[in-house]
Amino acid sequence: MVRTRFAPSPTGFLHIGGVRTALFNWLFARHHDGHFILRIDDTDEQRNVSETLDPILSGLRWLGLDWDEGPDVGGDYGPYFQSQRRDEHQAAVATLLAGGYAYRDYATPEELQAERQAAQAEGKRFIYSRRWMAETTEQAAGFEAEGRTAVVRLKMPREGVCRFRDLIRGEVEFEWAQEQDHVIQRADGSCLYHLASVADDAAMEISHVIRAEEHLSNTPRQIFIFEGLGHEPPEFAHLPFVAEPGSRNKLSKRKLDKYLKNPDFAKMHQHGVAIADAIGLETAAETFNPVIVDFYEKVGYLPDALVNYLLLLGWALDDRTEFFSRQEMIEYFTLERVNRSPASFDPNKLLAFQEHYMQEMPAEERLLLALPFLEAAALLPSPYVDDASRYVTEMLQAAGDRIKVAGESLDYPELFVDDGAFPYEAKAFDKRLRNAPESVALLRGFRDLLAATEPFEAVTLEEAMRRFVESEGAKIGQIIHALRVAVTGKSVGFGMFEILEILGQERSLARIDRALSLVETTPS
RNA sequence: GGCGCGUUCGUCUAGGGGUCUAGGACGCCGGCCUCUCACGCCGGUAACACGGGUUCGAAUCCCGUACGCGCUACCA
Repeated sequence: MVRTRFAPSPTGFLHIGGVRTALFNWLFARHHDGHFILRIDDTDEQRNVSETLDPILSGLRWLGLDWDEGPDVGGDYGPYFQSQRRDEHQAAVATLLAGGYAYRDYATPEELQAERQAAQAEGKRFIYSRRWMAETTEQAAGFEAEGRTAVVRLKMPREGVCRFRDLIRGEVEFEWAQEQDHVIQRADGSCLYHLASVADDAAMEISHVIRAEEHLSNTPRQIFIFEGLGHEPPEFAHLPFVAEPGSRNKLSKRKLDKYLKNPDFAKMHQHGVAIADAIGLETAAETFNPVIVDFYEKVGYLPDALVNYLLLLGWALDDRTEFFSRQEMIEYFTLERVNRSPASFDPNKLLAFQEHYMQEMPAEERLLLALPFLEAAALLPSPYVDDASRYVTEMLQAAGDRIKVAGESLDYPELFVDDGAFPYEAKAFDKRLRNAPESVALLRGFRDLLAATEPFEAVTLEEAMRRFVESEGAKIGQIIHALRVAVTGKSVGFGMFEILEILGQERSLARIDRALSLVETTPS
């Protein structure tokens, strides 16, 4: 049975590169009807684990990457928190020691440092002399009598090569002699990452280790540990990095400042900040950052868009297929088609997927996405609105494809506030009204026509205007822009007649009157 | 420094000796549509890192160079 795992450290956020790794693990497991396991690598005495774990769990859930074993759901191979597996790690160390795959080392840091420097001075690569290695209890007792304490090191082979087949990279070969005698247990008895990770992978019967490329060079020592534990190593697949926008550097959450110099990234961040500000969310780089998954949820991106985008970051089915349902990606995903070179994160392309999935979304679901934003921004309810859902539904319909991210529902506050409360764009007001007497005159005439138009619906309204314009011998452009500014305060927006219908007769007239009187009272 | 991995349009990629005058997508540019803005549609721009081989023939195989990244911790 295929068993894959995603093993994040509880850091308080889910990194976009981590999501891609999780996604590929999830897809591979689902494709093979196997299990996707979530293991929390909370080494050391980490505090507030639940606090730092929560964003990771909720992020994965939001994306729909469900796990078969792990926190909350349990499983037969638990516990799924590394911190609760210390005894197993200790047992693994004992096994390695007993099998001659590891030894106790009594060197002091200073002695080690001296050896290192000596090697360096000679221009040679440092390889520990094993001078303070203790393989028998007698030797150990002798060192301890000198007051020394031990760490446990791997007793790595010093000749031959470690060959393995990486499912993505093919045959890979490392000389054993290049490997250090890595420490696997500290002097205080705690275990290090490689030991814990391998011991857990072995105990959990992980069949395929799919992880980022940074671990490729670590694989020989891990294979060595697997062997020492008497466990067949799993298959390995090393994914290329998710790189910074426009570079080959690994994407990191700590470099937001740098990424903000990338115009596309900056635009995406800025856009998110505007939405967050409108609903009073914090926008500190630590928590609000396009490198962290929460960002997308908070701003109103669709999980399907993010997942589809991430799928194609390092994987492709063929030369043209771009959109995949979950079912399709599960069906078609194979490691053989994963790329070997880093893929840089492109905010624009993500947005393109977002647009696509947003367009596909049924109206009822769009409503459900928009409502929380409008509520959070206190745009709902307004005194004029007795049926908020219906009103927002009409608004969304009029918006069409203009709202690409759910948070952009907040871009049209003028439709939600009192008729006297929205501002006029100064430039637009001057151009279309204050300095356009012909337009104002037309608007006056049309206002009275509007007052008499029944029913007050987009189609009828458009007809009315066309007739009006014709009878006046004018062109539609001479009045419609003035009308838009008068009614919304803006020079751009939805179709004019849809806006009028949404607002209704009374409010439309009130707004026109407000604009007209403003022209009169404050002439240019 | 040593070892490993990588290098096709600005970006994501297709390509696994001839069908490649290198295909698709995003972006960008131009046009159409149009009450504005979006959407949509049409068209255009743009790449095999470099140098040697192998071969009748190389983006595809081999070697070297350059560049990038990773590992080389009592970090993960």
